[in-house]
Amino acid sequence: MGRRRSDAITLRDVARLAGVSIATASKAINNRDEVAAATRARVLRAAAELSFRPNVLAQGLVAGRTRAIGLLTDELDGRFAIPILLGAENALSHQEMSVLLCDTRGDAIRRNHYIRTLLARQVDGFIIVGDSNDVHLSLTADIPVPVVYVYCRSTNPADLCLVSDDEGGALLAVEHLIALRRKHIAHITGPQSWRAARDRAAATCAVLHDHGLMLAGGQPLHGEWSQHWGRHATRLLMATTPEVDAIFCGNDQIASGAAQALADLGRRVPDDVAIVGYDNWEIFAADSKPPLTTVDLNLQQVGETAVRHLLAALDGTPASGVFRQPCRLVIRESTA
Amino acid sequence: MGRRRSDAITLRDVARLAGVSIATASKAINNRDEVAAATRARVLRAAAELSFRPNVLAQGLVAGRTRAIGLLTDELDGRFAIPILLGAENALSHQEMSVLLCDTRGDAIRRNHYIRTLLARQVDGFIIVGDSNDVHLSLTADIPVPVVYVYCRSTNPADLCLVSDDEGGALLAVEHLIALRRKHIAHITGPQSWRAARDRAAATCAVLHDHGLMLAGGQPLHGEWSQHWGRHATRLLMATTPEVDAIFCGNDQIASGAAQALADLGRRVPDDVAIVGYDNWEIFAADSKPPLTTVDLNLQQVGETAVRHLLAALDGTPASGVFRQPCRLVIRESTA
DNA sequence: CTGGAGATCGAAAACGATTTCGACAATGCG
DNA sequence: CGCATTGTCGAAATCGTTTTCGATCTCCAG
Repeated sequence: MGRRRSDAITLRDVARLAGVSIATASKAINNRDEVAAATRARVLRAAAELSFRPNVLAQGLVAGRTRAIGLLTDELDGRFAIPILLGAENALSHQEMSVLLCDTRGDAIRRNHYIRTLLARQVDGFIIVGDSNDVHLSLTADIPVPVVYVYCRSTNPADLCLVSDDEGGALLAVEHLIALRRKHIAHITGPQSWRAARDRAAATCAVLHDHGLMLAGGQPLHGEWSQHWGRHATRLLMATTPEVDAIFCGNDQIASGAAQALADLGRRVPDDVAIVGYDNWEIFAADSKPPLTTVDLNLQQVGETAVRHLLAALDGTPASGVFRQPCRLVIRESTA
Repeated sequence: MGRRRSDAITLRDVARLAGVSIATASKAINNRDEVAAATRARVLRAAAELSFRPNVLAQGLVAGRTRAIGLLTDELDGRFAIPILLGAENALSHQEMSVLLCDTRGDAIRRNHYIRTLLARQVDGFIIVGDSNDVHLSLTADIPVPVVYVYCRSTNPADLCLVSDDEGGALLAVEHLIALRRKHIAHITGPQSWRAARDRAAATCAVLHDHGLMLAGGQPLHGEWSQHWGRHATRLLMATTPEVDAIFCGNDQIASGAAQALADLGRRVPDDVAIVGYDNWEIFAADSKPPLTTVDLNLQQVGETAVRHLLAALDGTPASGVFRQPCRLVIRESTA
């Protein structure tokens, strides 16, 4: 089991083994000058031999050591969290700051556990990544460091939330298809229980209406976020509404499935039917056949923005409210 | 910038604001008994008001607080690291222990930075995830806590490394195909520069040879780890060696591409050509058309094993050497 | 009213570190 | 040789926190 109190190796032990005072040992280990090279070597050797590990102590505050932020994510497969992590790290590359990612599995108990753990380990702020779906109960009151919510809304309007501009993304996709003179645009997307799916579907209908068009098939096709649903829905769609000449899909997996189904049906992409995906999950979208035009969420920028807000809050100028991260259309062969 | 020394809020301030002694404040905040409910509430309110954050101190060692391990990964997209993380967390779910994931981008400087950061934050051990490709320079000497290497070998044979049993995985796949009476088995895989690709290719040839068979096409087809390469290689293969009745692919993306190309060529899967993938990347393999039989790396078990070794080392019984994690064949429709 | 028993709290010691400052020796320089 | 400078080191002060232990208060049975 855990080391008992007596096992803990303290600076005193190191100093004794090296034959120096505690003060000198401290200086040697912390790379301060005022200590001869030979002495330093002796101390370091003793520390290594004893597997000495400093007991943190004031380090965090007194000596202004390396700082860190915690990134808590509900999302299991890392598809969204990882790019956000990369963006956050990029934004911190000039600072001497680290990002620690923890997986909460959408479990409040686990999340609180990690928050305690990370606070005890002196993180200077949190980025909390939701599933873009339901609202997060505000944790800010319980956390003595700045918090930024990403891909979720907080129950407290004074919190800072960064969300994706779903309406804007749908607008980009649909207007792109309209610019290609497509008249019969369908929408296949994820479960209606997802807010993102609902918002994009509503925006899609609204944009079409603004251009005097109707959604092909009459209404959005809600299903799973999977290739399988993409294939299935596309077959249904083409059977009932064969005049469809474009499909806007709720994510790249659905889009990939749609492309496969169209190939099976002998429809050419993009000549007969154009396809637009969503998320720009590179490994999927760029490697599909044909490569997919898709809406990029700018996740790295989201990570960078979150960090910038966190740093601003640490400097005493916190922001609040809901910020929408604009999306970006990546054009590939599926509409080219 | 960072809070200056004078800004730091100490327990003394909290105690003063709450009108109690430092000792009582400490007890209240640490949920010890010996303190009346009303007093505790007053202290907590004061602490919240001042955004008090304890200065760690002895906490980590003295009071046996929550412990943590660091998981450092080179791998960008989280496909391997995340399941390992989940497995590690599962193994720790009974302990009060946390897993902190950091992204090193295969960069030694960044890795060292994170090691320092995490050591200063009192992690009790490290899991270092490589890219399964080249050897890792041993870090164990510089780290005063146990280290387990996963998916890489260390330069120091005394280190503990957990690697995937690539030969065993290839054996599972090929023998499965042979049991289905396939006689013309081809192998499409990733770049020859990847050790995993080379090892599996060699094992594939060896197993075929043991059964008196030859690799269809004469030699393994090395290319990228992409659907695109899977499609391209399959077209080449079927053009030059039309008698192929099974393809063992180096990962699920290649396998998915192969399935697409076979569909385009009018070959039925699995009736005409069976396909086996590798990695069991669920979102890809299970959602492909048809769903892919594939080799599962048991990544969660790897994570659990790594944690168990770490806990054993913390208890004073470290292991060393190279352990091979056996793989598992997941049978789906592409060979059913 | 008396005398415990138990709850509550604070003074002071302990703890594991860092930092200040004075002691001391070696060195340089005239 | 005398004297100042410089480099090294340790005793002691300091820091923020936890823990021990004795003092005080409340409550209630006798």
